[in-house]
Order: sequence, then structure tokens, then C-alpha cells
Amino acid sequence: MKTKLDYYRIFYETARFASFSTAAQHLYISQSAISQCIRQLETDLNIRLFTRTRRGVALTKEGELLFQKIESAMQAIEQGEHMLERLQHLESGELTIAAGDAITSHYLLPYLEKFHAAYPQIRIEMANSYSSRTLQMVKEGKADLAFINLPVSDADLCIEPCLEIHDIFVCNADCDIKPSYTWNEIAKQPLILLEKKSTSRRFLDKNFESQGITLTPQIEIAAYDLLIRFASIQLGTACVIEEFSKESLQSGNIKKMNVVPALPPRSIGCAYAGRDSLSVAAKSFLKLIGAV
Amino acid sequence: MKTKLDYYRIFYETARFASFSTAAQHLYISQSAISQCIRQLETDLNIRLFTRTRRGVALTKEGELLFQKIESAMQAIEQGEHMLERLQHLESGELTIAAGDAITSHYLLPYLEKFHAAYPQIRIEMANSYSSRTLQMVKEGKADLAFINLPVSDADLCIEPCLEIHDIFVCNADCDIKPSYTWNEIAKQPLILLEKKSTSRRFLDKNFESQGITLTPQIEIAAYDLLIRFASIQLGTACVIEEFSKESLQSGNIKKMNVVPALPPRSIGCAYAGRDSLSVAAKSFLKLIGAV
DNA sequence: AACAGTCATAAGAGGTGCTTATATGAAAAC
DNA sequence: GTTTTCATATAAGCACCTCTTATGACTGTT
Repeated sequence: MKTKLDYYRIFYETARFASFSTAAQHLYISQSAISQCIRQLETDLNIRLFTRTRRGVALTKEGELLFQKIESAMQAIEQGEHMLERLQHLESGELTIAAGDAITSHYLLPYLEKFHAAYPQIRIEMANSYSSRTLQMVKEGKADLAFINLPVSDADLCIEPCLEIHDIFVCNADCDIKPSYTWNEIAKQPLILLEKKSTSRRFLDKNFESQGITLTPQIEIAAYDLLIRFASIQLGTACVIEEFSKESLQSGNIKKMNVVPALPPRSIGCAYAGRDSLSVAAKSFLKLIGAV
Repeated sequence: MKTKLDYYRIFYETARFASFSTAAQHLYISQSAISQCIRQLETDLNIRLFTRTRRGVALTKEGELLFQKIESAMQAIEQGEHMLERLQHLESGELTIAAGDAITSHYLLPYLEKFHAAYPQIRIEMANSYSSRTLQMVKEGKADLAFINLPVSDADLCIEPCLEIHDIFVCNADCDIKPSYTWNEIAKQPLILLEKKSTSRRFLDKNFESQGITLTPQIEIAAYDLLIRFASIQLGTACVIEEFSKESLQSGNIKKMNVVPALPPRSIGCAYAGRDSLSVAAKSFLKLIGAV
């Protein structure tokens, strides 16, 4: 750049009004300032931009050509500023959330609905994947937020718990159940569990291992939603998340088995690259779900 | 604009280098300046643009979006400045010249050739028209320069003579001619003259009228070049411009008749909207023809 | 542990881009 | 022909703002 960019703004307005004094009024500066600015600009660019006429000024041929360029530059800047404003007011933008099926459908869904209702202009993109992949997406900037089962730790990410969840065992509503079960008794049930690689399963295994108990499920499945379905058709005892199963528990399809001691609670958490790098939309979504 | 435009330039470079300190080096300012600038920019726009990381900075989502706009703005400005430079060095641009046939072919042609040889990148556009129209074109900015027969006066235009010309009478080389002719004798010749509306004809008529002589040509034509052609095939005596007829006079097709007193000399002139509004190319052309 | 990077912050100086005031010039009004 | 009015140009000075320098805080590296 050969000159101060602000000069171009003045040049732009002056050219549009074809008058130093009129431009001065619109820019809320003195006519003298314009005169000095244009002179400086002409000196810097080493070319005459305006011809001073009796009734104002007019662009020279070269000024005209420059104006075209400056005009598009100014318009681009104005577009940019305008866009920022819309982003700020959540009148535009997009939000990419990465999460697994279970969390999406049982936890996020109502929030997504609410968020979309509040800010319909924000395009929401859901990336369905397993937790390590969702975290990866956040790191790579491919997702704004990832919701995962805790505990997870990653030095590069901010991770905050946002919902405490409880793992419980359930079986078909018609099953005879004892008033309470020890962990050993549970282990002997025909278990329906998630795959070993899932965070929930690892959490479960770890707890039982700590008591010297190895879980050998009868059925292993990948999709969380199938746990309850399987349990409800009497295929066995499923380990599910209480908070995600309220409907089925209430409707009487399945019932909770009282395990003593209960498994320790864990949490669902939200991961993001850093408080500062959160987009306005993402921040706003976090606020909605109460994770600050 | 919500902020100083110069901030955007710094923002632009900083974003490109993804580092305050690196950008500082390239901009030849201190790292501190960048830091302050970006802070101010973020304050002005009320949005976080960079996330500060361990090894430099990275654009936020919003920053990224803004960057796209700013980038095109900066590129537009750079294009503009670059274009001006090319215009200045006559490496681009265009030059529109308005003039009549005769002046174009007998006077301008060699200059056009020279100019084009010197600045081949300049697109030359010739607008062929009668003098009042050429002047109009200059006033409307449709032409940079107009070349016309003087005298012409126009308050809105700068008009400078650039070549003195002499009206002479010629006839076929085989004609018997007297050593000299009075104006009355000339008037009795079978004259071949331009149309009445032409400047040259008006000049001629006015001179003869001042002596009480009315010219009644045998042949009236619109195209200057035909004057000599007609005279050379013995159709009569033509009034031509000596400077434009050198070839034919030398080649012996026609010969000059000695008129006493000779018609007063007049000039070809160049008209333009104003010294200050001349494009670089136009200025340069004027310099070439020696009209300064 | 010391170092070599990063960005942030504080304080101060210098420059520059305003302001006001005045000059200049040309067209319009009288 | 004056005078008025409306343009831009110029001069001088001041206030602010944007740099610089210096330092701090923090991280990852050697």
C-alpha cells in the first residue's frame, strides 16, 4: 500500500459526492481535512485524481478507474462488517456439533430444537461419530462442539461436564426382580452391553474390574438405542443410562433393577477448542444448555 | 465503517502470517503495535477475531469470515494501485481522440504511429466526426482530445493551436496558370470547395465576403481528400491546405496558384477539457505533438 | 533450569490528521 | 462593475492516537 488506507475511505466518499465540502459534511469532518487528505493521496499515488471545477470536483480518468477498485474494496469491507453484525446477533452463521447417537437423541435433541427455534438463521450441522472422532473434529476445527461421555481428558481441549448421568441395569417389566442385586449377581445375569470400545462400556468394565469381576455379556451391540429394545423383549439385562431411559421406564416397558452399591455417577461433557475460539453461535448454544 | 481502515490492513497481514510477531516484522512495526491494533479492532467490531495460541494466533470462525471479505478488499486496493502505476508508466490505458478525416490522415497519423510505437499498451480510439461534434465529445468526456480547425472558442475547453496551416488554390499540373491571381480572379475559376458547414469553407467564405466577393463553387464536396483528386483530373480549382497537400504538389499532380494577397494563415488546434483533467496518456500525446 | 518463543500490558513520545481561520477564485446576483 | 456566494487551498496549532520501548506472563524446548 502506498498510502494510508483511511485516505481511500475519504476518497471514496468524496468521489461519490463529487464535492469536498459535501463529503466533509457527510463524514463529519471539515472541508479542509478533505482537501488535505486528497492532496496527500494524490501525492502518495503521484497522480491527479480529481479535477477541481467551479462547482465541486470531478474524478479524472485515472481517478475514475481507481474509484472502481476502491468502491469494490469498500463494499467488501462493509459486507464484512455487516456480516459480523449478523453473526453477532445470531442472524446468520453455522454451528457444527459432533456427538454420538445416544447423546444426540436423548440429550441434545430438545436443546437443538430450542436453539433452532430461537435462531432459525443459524445452520446446524450434526456430525455423528464415536467420541474420539468427535474430539478429533473439534481439534481440527471441523466441529465447534463435541458432546461425549466423561471422563475424557485432552490437554488441547476444554471439557466441561454438563449433565450427570447414572448407569443402571434394566430388564423387561415382566421379569421377576429381587429387591436388590449385588454386583456379582448382576454379572451373572444375561447381559446386554455396548461394544467394548464405547466409553460407557469401558466405564462399566473398569468399575466391575475394580471389584475383580469380569463382565461377559450375552449380547454386545453398537447402538445405544437397541439396549432398551433388546431388554424390553426379554433378551436380558441391559445397562443403560437412567436419564436417557425415562420414557421407557415410565411407560413400563422396562424396569430398573436396584443395584447395591449403585455405580458411581458420571457425566456427559462438552468439549471445545477453547473459550476464546468459540463462535458466537457455539457460545450461545453452550449457554442454552447451561454449561456456561 | 466501525473502525479505522488501516487496522484492516494489519488484520489482513496478521491473519496471513498467523502470528503477531511475524506480521510485525513484515509490516516494519513492533509486535506491540499489532497486539494493540488487533485488540482495538476486536473492541471496535465487538467480536473476537483471533484465538491466541501457544505458537502464534489463529483466526476464529468469525475472523475467518471477515478475513475473506478483507482479503478481497485489500486485493482490490492493490489492484487499483497497481493499475495506477501502469497508467502512469503508460503501460496501460486508453486515449480517445476526436478529429475530422483530413486532420486525422494528414496531420495526426504520423503522431499516432509514433505514439503507438512508444506506448503499444495504450489503446487508441479515434472518433471521426465534424468539429462541433468532436468538441461535444470532449465536453462529455467521451474523448480526451479533439483536433479541429481554428478559430474556435469555447469557454469550457482549453484550446491550443498546434499547427499553422495555409489555404491555397490548386489546379491540375497541366493547366496554364498566370503568375498571380487576385481574389476576384480566383472567384471566377471553376471552384471545388468543401461544404458550407465546414470550418475551412466558412473561413474561406468569410475572407472573400470581407472583400465583397461571394464564392459560388462549381463542385461542393464533403470529403477533404476529394478536393485534390478532383483538381488533379482537371475538374477545376480547389482550395486546399498547403501543409496537407505536400505529396501531391511534389509529385506534380497539381500545382499551386499564386494568390495575391494570400489568405491569412490559420491553425489546427487541440481542444481538451482542462489541463488538470487530462489523462496521463493524453498529456503524453500532447507532449508528443509539441502542443505542451 | 535456563532459554527462546509467543502475546499482553504500561508508559511515554512523536507524528499526523484534525480544527479554526483565512485566502483565493469563479460564478451568480444585483 | 460590485458584491455575494459558493467552491477549494493554505496556514498554524493542538489534541489525540498510534507507535516504540520496556517489561511481564506464559509455554514449550534445550
